Amino acid sequence: MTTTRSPWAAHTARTRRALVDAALELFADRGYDATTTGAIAEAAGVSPRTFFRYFPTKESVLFFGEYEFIRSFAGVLQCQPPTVSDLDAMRASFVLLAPGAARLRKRIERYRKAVRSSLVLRGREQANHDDHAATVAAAIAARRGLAYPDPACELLGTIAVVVLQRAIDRWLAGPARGDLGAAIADEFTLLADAVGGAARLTSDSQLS
Amino acid sequence: MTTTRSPWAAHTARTRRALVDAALELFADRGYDATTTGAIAEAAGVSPRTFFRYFPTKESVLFFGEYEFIRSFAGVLQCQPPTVSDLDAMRASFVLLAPGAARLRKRIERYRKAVRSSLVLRGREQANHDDHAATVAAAIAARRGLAYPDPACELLGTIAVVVLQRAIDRWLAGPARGDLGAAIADEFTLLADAVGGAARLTSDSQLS
DNA sequence: TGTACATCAGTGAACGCGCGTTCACTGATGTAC
DNA sequence: TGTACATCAGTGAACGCGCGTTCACTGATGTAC
Repeated sequence: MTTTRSPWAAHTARTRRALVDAALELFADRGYDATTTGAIAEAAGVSPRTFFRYFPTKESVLFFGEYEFIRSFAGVLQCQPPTVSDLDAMRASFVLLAPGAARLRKRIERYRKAVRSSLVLRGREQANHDDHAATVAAAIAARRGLAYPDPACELLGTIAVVVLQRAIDRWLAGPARGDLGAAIADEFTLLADAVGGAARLTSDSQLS
Repeated sequence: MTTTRSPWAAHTARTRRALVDAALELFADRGYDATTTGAIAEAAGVSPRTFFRYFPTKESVLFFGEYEFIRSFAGVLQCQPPTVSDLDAMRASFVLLAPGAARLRKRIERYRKAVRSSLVLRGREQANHDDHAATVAAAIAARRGLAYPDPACELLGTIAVVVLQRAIDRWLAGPARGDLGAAIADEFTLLADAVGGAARLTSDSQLS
């Protein structure tokens, strides 16, 4: 996966990985706030000082290497046939990527447990979700042939992120061998029924 | 509004208000992290020590007295006629409460500016939004005659909160005399069109 | 093959900073009689 | 009306704690020749 460039890089990568793993485990176990950077360093087998050689802040150690999923999603979304509705295109794209993400289940579980344990992390994740929503909105705008995302695209982006999060949470709450793709598909169906089913009849009744 | 019970209570209330006002202004102005509790105390005309007599943490000063809006909403939602769809009932309820909230525009603006300035505050607000979504979900469940909210109710609750936030943000971004109720109604229409319009045709195409 | 030098990961010690706590106190505003 | 006492807001000083920074160093792993 990672090609070792210089002789030093291998050692550096190993140390960084040790710190990330130790942090993830401790955060999920004791909670973020109750875990000191010194404890992470100790668990990774380095001195307290070394932690800050690798990460500028305590928080940044957790968000190392997230983001690929949503970027992949934006790419896959472009490949969906234009005849399919935006909502179904999103569902199909997420479902397509689900197996890859599902292999990281243990990691994702710890990550979300860590995030839940601290307000700072929830805030950071919220900021990330805003980025993700913007990425999805841009992808939908491209699908529709728009230069910039309009409010409708932005709303769809935001909703996609919310629905995905719900699906992941329900998947994690289920059995260890549960199907992430099915959970995502279910959640999109729920959305279409809850909003689409009821709204169609009376959509314009309020604006006279 | 607040009936003065004991002679001490009046003074206490005045000091607390001074702290809250000072905090809100400083947070919105310089940002949360760049504002020390000492600076808040100074701006409120008390000693640094006194701040912690009133608020257990720096963060808690900002979230003093929020929540009424969503609780009122849950109440109003119950009064909507059962013939109206859930989505329209939510829209009508929000629109009904909008004028009251609109009068607090300046305050809401500073509050949101403060929240945006800090990860801790975003995290706290996120936690609050989860509570709000649960409140709305419970109200919808009651409307539907369910003892407990099912996943569909929960999803609607989450989406209601997201849509409301978007409406508020767009309202704040608009002119000073803009109509909050109209912004909310618009956002709900956008939702119905974006999700309802497209999804209806192909809702079951993915689950074979 | 062997020596001289460069690079880079890791370390130690000390410090600044702001939140939040603890302990002991002052002084003003109220009540009892 | 006047004195003795109780209550409560506010204060001062000192401290613990953990994040993150700064400065100067060690020692291992590599390269030049």
